Amino acid sequence: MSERGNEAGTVGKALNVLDQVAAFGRPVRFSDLLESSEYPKATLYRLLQTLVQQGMVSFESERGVYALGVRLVRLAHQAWQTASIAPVARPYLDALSLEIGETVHLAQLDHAQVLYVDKRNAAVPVEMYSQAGKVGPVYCTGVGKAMLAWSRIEAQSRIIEQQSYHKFTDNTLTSRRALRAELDIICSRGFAYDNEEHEPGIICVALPILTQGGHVLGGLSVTSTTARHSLESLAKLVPHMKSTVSRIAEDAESWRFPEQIKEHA
Amino acid sequence: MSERGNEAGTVGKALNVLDQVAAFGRPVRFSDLLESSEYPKATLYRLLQTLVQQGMVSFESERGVYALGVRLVRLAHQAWQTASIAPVARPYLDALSLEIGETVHLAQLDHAQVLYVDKRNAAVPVEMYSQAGKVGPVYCTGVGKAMLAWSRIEAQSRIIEQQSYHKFTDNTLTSRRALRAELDIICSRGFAYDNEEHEPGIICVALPILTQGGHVLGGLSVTSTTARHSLESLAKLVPHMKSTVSRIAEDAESWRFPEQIKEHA
DNA sequence: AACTAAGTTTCACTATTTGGAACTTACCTA
DNA sequence: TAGGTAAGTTCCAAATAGTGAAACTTAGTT
Repeated sequence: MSERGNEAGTVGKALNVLDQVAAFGRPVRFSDLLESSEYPKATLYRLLQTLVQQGMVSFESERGVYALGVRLVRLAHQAWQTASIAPVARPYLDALSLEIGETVHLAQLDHAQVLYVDKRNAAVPVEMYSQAGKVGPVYCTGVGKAMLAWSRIEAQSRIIEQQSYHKFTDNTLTSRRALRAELDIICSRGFAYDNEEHEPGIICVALPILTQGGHVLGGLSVTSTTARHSLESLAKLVPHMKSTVSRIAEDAESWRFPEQIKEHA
Repeated sequence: MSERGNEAGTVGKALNVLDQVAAFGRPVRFSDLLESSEYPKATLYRLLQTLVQQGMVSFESERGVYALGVRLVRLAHQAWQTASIAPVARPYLDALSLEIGETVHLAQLDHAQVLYVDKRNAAVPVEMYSQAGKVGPVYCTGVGKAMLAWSRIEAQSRIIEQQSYHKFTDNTLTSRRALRAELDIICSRGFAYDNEEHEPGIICVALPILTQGGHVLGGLSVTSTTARHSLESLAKLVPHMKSTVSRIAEDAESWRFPEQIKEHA
C-alpha cells in the first residue's frame, strides 16, 4: 500500500506533497492532487498552504493551480554546488567531451536511482537544467551499474532489492541474480557496459568515480549508438575516461574534505 | 529578532534549517549550525535527522558533516521546468543572445528578490547551474526595477518596503522615495536602465515580461560595460528585446494557461 | 587518569497536527 | 431561477508529534 512509504512526521508528509506536485510536471488543481493523495482533504489542504507560505510551492489564485515554487530553484543552485560533484567535474567533462566527441554523462546515486547531474553532448551546446536533475534506473544503465558495483555491501544489497527490473529491451537484466552476476563481472573488468539494456541501439561504457578510500562519489559514462560504435570500440575510450575519473576524484576529495585550515599564519 | 521571521510550524522550521545548511555553501558540522541557529540543540538535531532521512540533506558520517541533498537537484529540475519561464524562453534567449552578442539575463521575482533563472553570454559557453538560481537585489538591478515597476500596487509596496537600500555605488538608489520616483520614470519610458547602480562600470537595459492581463511573468535584460556601451546605445536594442519579450510572454501564456483541452474529438 | 568539547538520547510536558463533518462558493442542469 | 452537484475552505475536540533541559556517551585533549 505505502509504496514510497516512510514513517513520516509532518515534515515528511509535506515533502511527500511537494514530490507529488513535482510529479505532475505542470500546474495542478487541488482536486488533482487530492485524487492521487494518501492524505485526507483537510490535511492535504493544510500541507499545501504551509508549502505555499514557505515558498516551496506557488499558488496561482486566478487559476487555482499549484506549481513548484522558485525557492526550490534557489536551493538547487546551492545543492548542485555543495552536494554534487558537478562543479568540480565541469572542466574535466568539457575536456573529455571535446576530445572524444561523444555524449558524456555525469551521475550520482540518489537512493536507489541514478541522478544525472551534468551532461555534455558534442553536437549541441550544454543544456544543464534541462538534463541535469533527471533520474534513471540503476540496474540497466552504465553509470548505475558502475556505481552500484563499487558500492558498499549494505547499500548495494538495499539498492538491488529496490529495483523494478522492468524489461526495457531484450538485453535488460530482469532479476536480482542476473544483476549480481553482472556486478561481479563489472568489478573484475574494472568498468561497466550498457549493452542496449535501457534503450535499443544505445550503448555506453561507464566508470565509477571513487575516493581513495573506495567510496563511490559518482559515475561517468560515454554514450553512443550501435550505428557508430561497438562495445569494443567504446572500450578503447576507457583509459582516457580513467584518467578523467581519477582527476575528478582527486579534486572532489580536496574540495569536499579539505585539510583543516589552520588559522592563516 | 526574527529577521526572516515566519510563524513557522514544524515544516517551516525544518525548511529554515535547510536554508541554513544552504547558506553555508559547503558541508557543515553540527556545531557550526548550532552556533548560528535559533533552535535549541536537541531540536536542531532532530530537524536535521528528519531532513537527512528525507534526503533533503545528506550526512557524511565519516566526517560528520551535513550538506544539501541531491533530492533538491531533482526537485529543482522540475521546479525550473514547471515554475519558471526559462524552458519557454530558452529558444528566444538563444536567438537574442546570438544576434546582439551581449550578456542576456532572464529573471523572475522571488519574494522581494531577483532570481536569475537563465543567462546567455556571447563570449563564453552557457553556464546555467552556475548562474541560474542566483539571487540579487530588486532596487538596483535593471530586471528588478523593470519587474517592480509593472507589479501590482500591493506587491510593489511590499517589495519597496523590504529592500535594504545598501549603497553599492555612487548611483545606487538609497531610499524608497528615490526608488518610487525611478519606477514612475521607468513606467513612462517603457523600460528600465541600470546605470552602474549595482556594480561600477556595468550598465543594462531591462524589460518586464508581461501577460496580456498585465501580470509580471519575469524580466529580460541585456548587460554591458561602460567601456563598450552607453545607456543610449543600449537603448537601441530595446525594440529587438520588446519583440523577444512579447514572444516569450505569448508562449508562456499558452503553456502556463493552456486552453482547456476539450476531449480530442 | 582526569578533563573537555562534540554529539546523541531521554522523557515529562505542550503545542501542533489531524480529519470528519459542516460550510461556502461556483458552476452546471433542468 | 430554483435545485443540484462538485470544488474548495473552515472548525474543533481528540490524538499525535514536537519540544528542550538535562543527562549521557563518545572522542579527543592535557
